[in-house]
Amino acid sequence: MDEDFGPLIFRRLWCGRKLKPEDVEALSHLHWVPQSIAAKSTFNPGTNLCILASGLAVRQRAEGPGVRQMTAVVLPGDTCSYEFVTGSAPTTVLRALTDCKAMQASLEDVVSLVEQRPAILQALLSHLAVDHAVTEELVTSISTRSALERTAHFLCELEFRLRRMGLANNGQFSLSMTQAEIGVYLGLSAVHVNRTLQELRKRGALSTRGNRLTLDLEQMRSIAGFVPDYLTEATADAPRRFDA
Amino acid sequence: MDEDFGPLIFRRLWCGRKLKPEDVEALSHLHWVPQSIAAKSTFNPGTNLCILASGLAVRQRAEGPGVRQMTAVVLPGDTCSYEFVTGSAPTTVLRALTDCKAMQASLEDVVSLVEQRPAILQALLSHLAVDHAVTEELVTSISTRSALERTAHFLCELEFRLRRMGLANNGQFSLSMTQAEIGVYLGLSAVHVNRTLQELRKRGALSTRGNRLTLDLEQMRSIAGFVPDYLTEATADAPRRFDA
DNA sequence: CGCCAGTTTGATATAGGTCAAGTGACGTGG
DNA sequence: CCACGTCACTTGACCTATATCAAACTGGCG
Repeated sequence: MDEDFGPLIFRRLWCGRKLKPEDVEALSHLHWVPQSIAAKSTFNPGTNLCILASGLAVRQRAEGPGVRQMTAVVLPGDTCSYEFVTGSAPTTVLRALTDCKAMQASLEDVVSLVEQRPAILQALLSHLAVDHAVTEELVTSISTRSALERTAHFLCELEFRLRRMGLANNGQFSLSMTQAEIGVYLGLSAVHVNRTLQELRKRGALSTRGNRLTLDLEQMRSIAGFVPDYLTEATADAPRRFDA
Repeated sequence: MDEDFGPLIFRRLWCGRKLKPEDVEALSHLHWVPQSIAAKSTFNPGTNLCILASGLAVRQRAEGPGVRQMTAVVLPGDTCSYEFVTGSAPTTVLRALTDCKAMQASLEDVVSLVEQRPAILQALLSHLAVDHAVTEELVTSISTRSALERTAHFLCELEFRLRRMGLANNGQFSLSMTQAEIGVYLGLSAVHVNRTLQELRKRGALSTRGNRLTLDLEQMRSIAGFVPDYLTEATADAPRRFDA
């Protein structure tokens, strides 16, 4: 499995259509340092480029203990932090929800690679834009959608992002978040998340077995009003694809 | 006033402490194209670097008409869009709430300037990080704070950002947003914004005369639980300042 | 076996939404 | 200069989505 990390973690970068095979090849020759992160622990890649290889992590406020707001869910293939771009110390911290693996490359290595292959920088930067768009979508979700819509939207987004990484099929994927954690992310109480999920099940949009979720994509998307534009990397020359 | 634009609009970049006087000097010699934007109209700087010089704008979802969610308030000195960094077509659009002036510089000009003066790029990128942090703060505000706290927090943030630009003094500044617009931004109904502002006035944390607001900063911050860390550009070598 | 974390259920409370009507300021055209 | 329309703000009455509290249930694990 370890040798698969190379190709796998670049899939997210790759699927933006900005990279040529040679770019991916070059990326995979970087000096990547694997890192294991224990469930529930926090980590901070600093100015390294850090890509999540497996597991599930969230970004949350750095403040003291207690229930903190989560501002993003980090999935395999996602860039954990953009401090390597912005140089600013983040006000948020990463927390692994499950045991995670991440791959890190030092800022210097990335810089020299990027100087040779600017497409890689472009791909990373457009990830940054997508990540920002996801946060903005969360704002609209929390402030305008009902609990049912919000939860459905969350599941649609996860499915979309996981499928892009080959981690979801036919609306099926596994999700290691407790209902309480989902609640923190969506600004709902754990109890209400529970009832909302029940409602989605009752309507046949969702079925669960343990971690394993199956969505009725059609129905779920119509409940959520899900339009995945914001998750894709449109540019002037390569307009957003609406086929997803 | 026009000739002040040069120095003035760079104040935001300048106050991050990343730029030397020569950098600001160099910035001001860029070929800036001024632009006037009529109130209520939308605009899109594309890949130009676009800095708001005066007025008030918001970032909002690009979708059809009707009440759309706002995801950010853009103040003078702020960078309107980071498309020039990310290259991605944004899913959001800028809308002027009042008549605005903005200064634009073309991507090519910026690139060549930045090659000579990397500190400028760093300053721009750390703005990007701050803007993202502001959005994240909005998420936590909407999902965890009460209407009163949220509104107070919003006002504290505005005061902080305006003061940094020399546009607020002693908690006084003017704000050309209707209560309905504030409501859209904060995820509250216009009616509730109204009652919330009344409550703030009743407590003596706020007084208003037309557009002109005066905050009792001490009280307002304590209501809001306002900690401005997220608005400043901390780095490893220049840690966040807590004096604000 | 018993504990613990997670989920489920029921009962109750409340923050904030919605609707409707009224006020006040300001601008425009007659 | 006044009548009118518009837009923002205000107020009151009512309603509902969601929070909160409390307790029971479940399943895995030491």
